[in-house]
Amino acid sequence: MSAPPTPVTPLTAPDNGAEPRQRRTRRKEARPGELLDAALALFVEKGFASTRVEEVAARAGVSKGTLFLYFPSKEELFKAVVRENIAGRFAEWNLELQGFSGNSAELVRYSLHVWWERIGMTAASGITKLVMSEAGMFPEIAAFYQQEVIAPGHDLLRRILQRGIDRGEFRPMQLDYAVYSLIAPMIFLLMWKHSMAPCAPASQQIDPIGFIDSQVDLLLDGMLVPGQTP
Amino acid sequence: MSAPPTPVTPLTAPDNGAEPRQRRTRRKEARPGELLDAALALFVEKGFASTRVEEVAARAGVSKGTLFLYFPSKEELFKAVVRENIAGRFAEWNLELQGFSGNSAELVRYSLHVWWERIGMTAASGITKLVMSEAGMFPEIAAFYQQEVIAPGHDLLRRILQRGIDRGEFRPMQLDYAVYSLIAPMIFLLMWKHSMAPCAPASQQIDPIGFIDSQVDLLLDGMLVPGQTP
Amino acid sequence: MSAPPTPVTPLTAPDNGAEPRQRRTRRKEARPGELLDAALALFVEKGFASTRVEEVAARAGVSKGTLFLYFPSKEELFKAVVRENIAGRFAEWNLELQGFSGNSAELVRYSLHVWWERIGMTAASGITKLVMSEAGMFPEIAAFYQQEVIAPGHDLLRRILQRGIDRGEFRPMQLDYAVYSLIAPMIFLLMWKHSMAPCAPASQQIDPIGFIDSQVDLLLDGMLVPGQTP
Amino acid sequence: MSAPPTPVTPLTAPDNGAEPRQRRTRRKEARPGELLDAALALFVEKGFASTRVEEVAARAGVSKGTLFLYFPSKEELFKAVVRENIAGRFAEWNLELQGFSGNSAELVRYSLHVWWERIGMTAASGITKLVMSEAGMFPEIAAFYQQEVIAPGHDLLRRILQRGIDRGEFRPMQLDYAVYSLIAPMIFLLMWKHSMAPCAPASQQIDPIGFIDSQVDLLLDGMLVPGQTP
DNA sequence: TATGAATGAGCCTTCATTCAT
DNA sequence: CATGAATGAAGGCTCATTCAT
Repeated sequence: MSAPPTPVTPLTAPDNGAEPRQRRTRRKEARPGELLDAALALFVEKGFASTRVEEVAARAGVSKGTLFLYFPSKEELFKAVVRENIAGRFAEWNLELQGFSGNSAELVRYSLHVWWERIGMTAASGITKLVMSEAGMFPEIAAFYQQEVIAPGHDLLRRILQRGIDRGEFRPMQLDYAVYSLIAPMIFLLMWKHSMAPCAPASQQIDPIGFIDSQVDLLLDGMLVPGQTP
Repeated sequence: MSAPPTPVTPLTAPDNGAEPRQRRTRRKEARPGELLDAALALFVEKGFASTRVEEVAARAGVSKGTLFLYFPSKEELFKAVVRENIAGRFAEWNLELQGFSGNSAELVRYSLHVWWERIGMTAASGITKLVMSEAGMFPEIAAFYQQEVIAPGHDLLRRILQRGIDRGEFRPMQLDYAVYSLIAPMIFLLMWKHSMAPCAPASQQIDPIGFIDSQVDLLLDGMLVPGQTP
Repeated sequence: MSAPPTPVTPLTAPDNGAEPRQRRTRRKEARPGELLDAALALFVEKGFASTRVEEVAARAGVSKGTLFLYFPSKEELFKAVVRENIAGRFAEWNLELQGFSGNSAELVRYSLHVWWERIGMTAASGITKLVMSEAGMFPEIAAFYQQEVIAPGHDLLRRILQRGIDRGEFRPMQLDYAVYSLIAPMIFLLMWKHSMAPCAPASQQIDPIGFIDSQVDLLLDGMLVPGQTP
Repeated sequence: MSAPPTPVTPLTAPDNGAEPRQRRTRRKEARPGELLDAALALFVEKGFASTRVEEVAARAGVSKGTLFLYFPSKEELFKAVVRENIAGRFAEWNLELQGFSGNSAELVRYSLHVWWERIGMTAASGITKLVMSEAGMFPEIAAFYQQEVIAPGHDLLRRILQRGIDRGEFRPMQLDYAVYSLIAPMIFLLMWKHSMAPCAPASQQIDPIGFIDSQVDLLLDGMLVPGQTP
């Protein structure tokens, strides 16, 4: 089960008591990252248009002008946020999952768990919400995301399902649709987390792991009583 | 349940004394609806903040000032758009589905098909995308939507699944999660349609009915080869 | 001597007690002109860059936003100011001067007097100062001005001198240079008026008509004592 | 008369204890001059307001901060540019022209030629264009320039014309106006060079020496056919 | 002395909202 | 009712100026 790697993007800068020495120099290198983190959080929360650059700067602890030292415009800041968060992690995951020795049902479940831990739970999840919400205003960004994130993710899942079929564990199936059946709940969780969850009463909160497991169970075994014909 | 009337509209009795001005009269009554349609389309496409009221007015064929005759502010326009599009259709659907005579597997499939035909493929689908995208800026609206749309929909689906269990067709299951397994692909389709789809290459378009059927098949029957133990 | 035409551009809007009725409508048509006048005055006085659009608007008696109803940007306002003040008056002057019946010496003097009365004395004189001062920032504007104003003026003066030569009144001369000898004092007067004059002590003010006459006298008669050989 | 020293420059005694750092030392002393040159060029080209201090610094090969080591503000830089370029050369020219042994017609021509060579064709010409363009924003500077440059120049020319009258070479004339008749073409040439010339087609360029000679010829000899009465 | 990161006041421009016609 | 001219608060962005290194 490979040691759970540290969350890749420590989006909330730890601010862990590093003595406030050499203010200028030390910060210099951290600035762009801090600004991108702040921007991601605010863009996700309020959308691109209603986020003021001054807010982003304030949250990153700098003045408005400083932001423009690092990003030539609000729009470029947005693009940088997306670019920065496009994890090229699929290659790594590919390897990790290729080395997986369990059966394919376990692999499917594991994959979704891993996704949740490394993306869904973290601030990185916001980027997808952001891109989907703003796709209308930034079509190139959406296309870029589709190409760099969605497509590779799709391929990764497809390979996993194919493995199950090849090993005689899964029935033959329409792979494309089946892949979307795995993607859909993740997208749903993520949109939910960033939109309805904060507004929903406690009774209607969703436990992500519980839902993922339930979803996997259902997809693997089905709902029907065995022997029933649909 | 039924859509609360747009409050601002002074629904004056038809000015039917003046026959030749019928055109104007008819338009007068249609105005709010035309404005709401225009607003929905634009809000979905560009988001609340970056849609200008002037555009909405122009698309509805009236002047900017006229819009404010019907809606006291842009924010109220937004709320009216959401309210107007909150299909109070669940009561009706409840009846329709209660009268369903087929087996529960068919009922599940039928429900999702109906949803797609009446919501997903229509302009109404935009409303959910809109609410999810703007939830950060309009938490009350999101909560309202959650209460008026999501919860009733959830209940409806839950009742359908319960029917299957009651009739011995479905295994016992964690109903809440299972309901979300039905909702998730619909939300996914809808977000996809309004964000990535316009930017994705033809090869990656999703056929909604195909996907829904595939999803239903998988949920009902499972992926595993019968006899396999996960 | 043709009746002295009214100054062509009444740059200081008369504001002559027209009763303040129909504020909106009446002003609507006057607005662009009032804004252009205000802009001309301020641009001349302070330069393009250090004139704030808000000042222009205030001087024209409207709010900042209103200015942008008529001109899409400060730069377009500038261009409009130049365009508006490019009197296509040379054709008219051509006719007027063609009908001139006196001798060519009188014609030269008359021409410069006319120029002073219709351009030099009026706010229109500012436009040349403006264009020359801002030529570095607006090369296209300068080129445009050169083409539409300087060149036609040059031609007009050249024709006047040619007339003198043709009638045996003037010696043959290098026409181009001679024309510039007539243009130079006008440009000088105009730059002086808009730059040094307001700062110079009374003792160093220049009387334009006196200077023009003196200049014409000198150019026509020469400075040398008759019979002297230089 | 002599240029007031740039006040800010801390003209420290040459650091000649450290030979190997001669380079830096030499530059250090050259700094203010380089900055003033850069500033002159840019102010002339783009005007005071739209020249950025960073550009000036960059053109002088130093950082923005360094500029403020030598000049406390952009405005002081501007004043220093003017002060630095106020040729205190009139005393010297006075002597030179006082010793002139030719006739007064030659002296007039020679004076204008000298002015062109030492001012008109050099970068120093820009200063007058600059002062005239920015007079509206810097009236004290304009007054200062008027006092320190224009007036002495005026006096010098007046003395030259007086010499001609005294020696019986020139007719009596209105000296003030006549002086302006000599100044005007120079100002014209200078404004032309810095504004229209870069934008005018080759066919409309002015040859300065040709124009000066022509102007002098015309002024001296007059335009009229001898014997004609205007 | 020199640097360049940081600041924040200031300006152009947009756009929801008002209101006279 | 409808219009569209007018408003002014707000926000993106610039740039002179400061200051720690």
